[in-house]
Amino acid sequence: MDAQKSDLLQGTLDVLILKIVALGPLHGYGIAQRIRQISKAVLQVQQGSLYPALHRLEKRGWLRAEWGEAETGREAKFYSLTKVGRKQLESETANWDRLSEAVTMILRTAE
Amino acid sequence: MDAQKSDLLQGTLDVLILKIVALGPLHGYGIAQRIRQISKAVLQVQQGSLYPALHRLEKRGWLRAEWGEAETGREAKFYSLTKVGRKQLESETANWDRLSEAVTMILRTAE
DNA sequence: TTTATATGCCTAGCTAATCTACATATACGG
DNA sequence: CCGTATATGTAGATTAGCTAGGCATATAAA
Repeated sequence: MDAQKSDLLQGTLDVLILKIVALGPLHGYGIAQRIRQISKAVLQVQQGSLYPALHRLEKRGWLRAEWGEAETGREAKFYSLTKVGRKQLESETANWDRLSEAVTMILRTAE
Repeated sequence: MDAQKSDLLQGTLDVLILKIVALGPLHGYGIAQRIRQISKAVLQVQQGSLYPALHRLEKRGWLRAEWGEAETGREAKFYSLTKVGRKQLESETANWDRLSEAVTMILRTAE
């Protein structure tokens, strides 16, 4: 009802996750934390968005998952980037650059 | 099935339309053309996205519509920005800047 | 001791945006 | 006369992300 109050730019979650995982294998909870930290709390991934996204990316073969032990000593599922995932990250990053530049160009247009 | 092949950055259509209309009243077809032109064909609005969006924005009070005559001599519905619409454009533009910078920051992060 | 907070995983169900694909109509150039 | 560009629209499907829940453990605070 609330006319969309997104904590993300729609459509960018996948590329964000791929990028964070490319920096080193990490578990879901940690991925969300990193996105929040690096973006200085501008971008916030809800858990109801995060986990389905991770499963989606794994199913598409871009991420690989395996259980391991988190820094805290607790069990956690660690995700790492596959070779195909790295390709995908590159292509999605290029696409982001292209599209975001275009949007910015329009928004900066003076009449 | 085709894993989303968007011609837009999801969620940016509204602000794009508001911006184009802010440059001067224009009809739907023309709005789509301008977006395509300014972005050098990077951004392309499908008609099935365009018209529902226009009706949405009008219903929310950000656009005002009135029938008039296009340059071609044909009847067309011209949209112009309301006062509230201008506010909305400002706020959505600021939001875009904030979010897109955050996304770019993450994608540029070196490990 | 009980309780709150942080960590960690997950699903169900909803909404909203966008897409594809259609339908309609006029003007113009060949 | 026919194809293309202009111009408006809807129906139906898909999909992403959200809210709101559930489960479990560890630790800090009360």
